[in-house]
Amino acid sequence: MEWIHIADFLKDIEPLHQEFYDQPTLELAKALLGCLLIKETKEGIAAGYIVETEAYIGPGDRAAHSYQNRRTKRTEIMFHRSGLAYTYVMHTHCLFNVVSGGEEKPEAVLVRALEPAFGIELMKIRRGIEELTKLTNGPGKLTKSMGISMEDYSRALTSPPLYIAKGICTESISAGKRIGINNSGEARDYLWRFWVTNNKYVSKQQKT
DNA sequence: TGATAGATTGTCT
DNA sequence: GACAATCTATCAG
Repeated sequence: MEWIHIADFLKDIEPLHQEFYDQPTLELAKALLGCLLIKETKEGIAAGYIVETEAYIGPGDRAAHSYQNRRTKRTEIMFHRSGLAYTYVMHTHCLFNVVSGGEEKPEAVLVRALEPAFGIELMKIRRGIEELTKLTNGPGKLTKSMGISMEDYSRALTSPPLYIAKGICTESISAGKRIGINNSGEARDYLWRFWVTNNKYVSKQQKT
């Protein structure tokens, strides 16, 4: 049944090209809102519209893993070309980022929330819950729903099984302080978090 | 509905 | 051995 819908769904889907990822990180963070994030696995396809992102600009951003160009096994991928996937394990969860900035510029955009678009049944099974709004409204939740893991580390986002495609137009974008970073000095107050205004799938906090 | 504490695993000092 | 770009359960109101 659903495979018919899959063909129909993918008919007009084209992965975004390299040029898309070459724009400045803050621009990319906003441009990603409304885009479709798609993951193909043996179990099926899951997709969601990106509704919340955060920018991390390495060298001068104390909240970023790559602050002051700190280059380790974990942050290595941030020094590579833009358009790659940077997955990172936090406690028991996995977080998904898009590398940006280009070679030797350790910048990235964290995807914080999605609006479920396709493969919703699969997402519900993977999360073990029914409520749509709780399926992907958080960085750790969306990776579980989509089936994204450390196996996707360093994967290019320009082709299957994991890629991003042009989605819908977003009417309004809001900006605010990033979440979950504490003693980061000045960086704590940067308005580097972006979300689709009034979208109910955005992770908690904030209204306007 | 809102705030708080605990879980739990990889990475770095 | 300490800490982290989080989630969830639980308790208070």
